[in-house]
Amino acid sequence: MQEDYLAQLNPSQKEAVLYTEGPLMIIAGAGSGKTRVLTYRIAHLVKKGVDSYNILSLTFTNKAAKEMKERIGKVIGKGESKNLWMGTFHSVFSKILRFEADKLGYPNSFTIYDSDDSKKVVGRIIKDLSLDKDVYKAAQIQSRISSLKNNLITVKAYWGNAEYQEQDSAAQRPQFGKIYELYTQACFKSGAMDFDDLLLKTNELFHKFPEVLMKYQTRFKYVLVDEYQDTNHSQYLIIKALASRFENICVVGDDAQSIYAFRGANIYNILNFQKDYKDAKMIRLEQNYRSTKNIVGAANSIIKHNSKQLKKEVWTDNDPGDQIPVFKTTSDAEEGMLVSSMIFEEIHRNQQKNKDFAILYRTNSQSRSIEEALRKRGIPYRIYGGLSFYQRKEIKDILAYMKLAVNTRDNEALRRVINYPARGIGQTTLDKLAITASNQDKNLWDIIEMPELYQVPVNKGTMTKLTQFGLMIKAFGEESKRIDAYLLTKMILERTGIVREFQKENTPENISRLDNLEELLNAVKEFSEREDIEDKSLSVFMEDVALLTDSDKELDDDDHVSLMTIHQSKGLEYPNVFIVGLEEDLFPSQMSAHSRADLEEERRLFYVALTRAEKKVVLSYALTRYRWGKLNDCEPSRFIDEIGTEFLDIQFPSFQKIRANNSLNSESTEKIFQQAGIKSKLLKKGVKPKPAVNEAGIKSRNLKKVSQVQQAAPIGDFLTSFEVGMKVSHHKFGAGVVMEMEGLGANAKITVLFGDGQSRKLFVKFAKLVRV
DNA sequence: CCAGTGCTGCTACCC
DNA sequence: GCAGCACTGG
Repeated sequence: MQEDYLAQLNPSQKEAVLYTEGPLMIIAGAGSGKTRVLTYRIAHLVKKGVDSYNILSLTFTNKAAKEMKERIGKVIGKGESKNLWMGTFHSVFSKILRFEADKLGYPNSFTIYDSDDSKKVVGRIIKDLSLDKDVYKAAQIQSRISSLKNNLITVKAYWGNAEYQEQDSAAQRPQFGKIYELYTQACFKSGAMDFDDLLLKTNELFHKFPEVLMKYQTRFKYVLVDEYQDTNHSQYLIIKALASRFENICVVGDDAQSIYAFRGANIYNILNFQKDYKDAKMIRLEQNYRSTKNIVGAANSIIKHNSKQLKKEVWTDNDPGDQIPVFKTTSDAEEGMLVSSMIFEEIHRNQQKNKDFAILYRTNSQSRSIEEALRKRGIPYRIYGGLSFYQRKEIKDILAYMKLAVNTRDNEALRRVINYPARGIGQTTLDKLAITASNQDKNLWDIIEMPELYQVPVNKGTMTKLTQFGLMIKAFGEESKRIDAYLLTKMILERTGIVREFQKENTPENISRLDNLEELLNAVKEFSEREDIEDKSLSVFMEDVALLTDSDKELDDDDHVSLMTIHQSKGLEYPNVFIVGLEEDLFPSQMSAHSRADLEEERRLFYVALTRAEKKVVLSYALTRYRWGKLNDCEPSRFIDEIGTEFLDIQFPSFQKIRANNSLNSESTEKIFQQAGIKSKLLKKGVKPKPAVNEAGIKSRNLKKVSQVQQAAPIGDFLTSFEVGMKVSHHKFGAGVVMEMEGLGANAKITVLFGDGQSRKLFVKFAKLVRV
């Protein structure tokens, strides 16, 4: 029990905790102790006598919700915090919708479509309408639909507004409205909601059923919203409706960290809060407890370039810290090597842990080159995001069976599995089913349930197959009422023949697929054994799965370097942060080139990246980079120029110069490396890096072991003479820095980055390198 | 009906 | 550099 929680707060933090009644906006600069304030604020409410049942707290990720709930539990006791409702918008309101679904004509076990599912539905509609799929791109159409929904522009509103229709005509897609309409119908018929529906339908529910709104207004006497700058219009309206009765609404955000405009976040929600609530109180948290003075200064100097922002001055009492080094490399591969070398050295020189490092990038595809380099050096890492577990084909297939078991209306799920594993129901039959269904205004399932009744024009053999498939699904549905999610999943795995499918051949792919299936089974088991939820039905499990993100995953305590996009890094912090790929058209992305607003969002993204760091930031860019399998030339990002020069190392030559002259002379290269600390300090401490390409090194990253291995190497092993990071000289290429080493003895090869910016792979025994 | 193959288009970020 | 798809031959 922490009775003295108020004593741990600075004056503004304390004010934010104590000001409990009426609208409040907390502008929380990066690293200003926002989570602590939110935690104590809720704890304080409960201590004051508010029933935790009356508090709703909306967070950005489920993980954040879970962690905060635990922290609150520690302050006020687990029992007291049990009834708190905390979660993301999507998870909170999908729970409410599941409860109220029938009012809107949906089944309570409605399916949630992820963006993949939505895209597939859109794609099929485009095909059904015989539209040119190169003109009507499913992904674009889907994102247009999404943005309309997020602004509460329903199909009806769309048809009622000439302006929207003109926009689409101008964009050469006059049939958009038709697609939108058919898409909406398809989802409804399938008893499915996409991500945007979870918010849109909540609005609809509150609007159409005032008594329902009243119920939740009365329940949620206190509403807290974290990351308010990233809420979209739809979310904004939900909050506004919920809070309108008591107006005990507290929003926390930082306009400087608004990075989700692309998915409809509306920065005006935060900028206009005081207009929405006339007597709103505003508190600024401006003291940063996370980063060094230099990092805070650099971040401030970046954000200064944006025009639209609330006034605030983030400052810190922390150490000045180091200036920020910027690295130029010749390629993305070399950038990876550089980063991994530096991490390797830092870990061994300063006794840091792998988990003290994060590597942040703009796009997921950048992870590959970094990943390779880390692997070569034996540094354990974990990539967050990218293709998530639940997006894998074999997992989605099983999930489709589960969806079908609880909601047979789901046409999308049915299409997915009707012939998987292959059971002789091919495209032709499916087409016939679809035509029959659409003629009779039925779902595919209705036809399959009684194919004879609907006279599907198929031969007898196919008819039998359909009937068998129907019986199987029906059995799943009936079992789902009787047995728990775990047993049902097991049953599905066995009866559909999916497991058998992968057991046929012992290929590595099949083995990994089986592993994944087992992992899924474990996840279901874990779910059905959880004590914190009452409803352990399959639909709830699938809802969890649909709304889960990679960041929500339970972290094993293992020690690894973290790789993720900057978006995913929001809310996290690390002692050392590498921001890679600082190149024009990548960061800022070329998509942002068109408008100032987009560019400002990219800049805020850079701000977010910088402020993740506690002690050290390293920036890097490459002169060439593979994109879509092709080599591209790159230019350094304008963002590097925008950082005040006093925060970058003074020895570093100005970037204008580098841009004018793409190849550095060897002297300045040396300076760059010097100021970033890639020196042979390792030698002084007697610590040597282990030879590269040591697969076992992934597990045995014990420092002592590594150096022992190193010392035990036979005399004459060329690798003992050089190490990564060491400065060397070559008779022809001049001065350089060792980037990588591989092979042993006579086959040992060494990769050196020379002063001319080129890196070369050389045989150690021929290169005659000299240490300098 | 199905499996294998070649082509295309894409890649920004996420609930 | 890959995934999703359309096409083709069995």
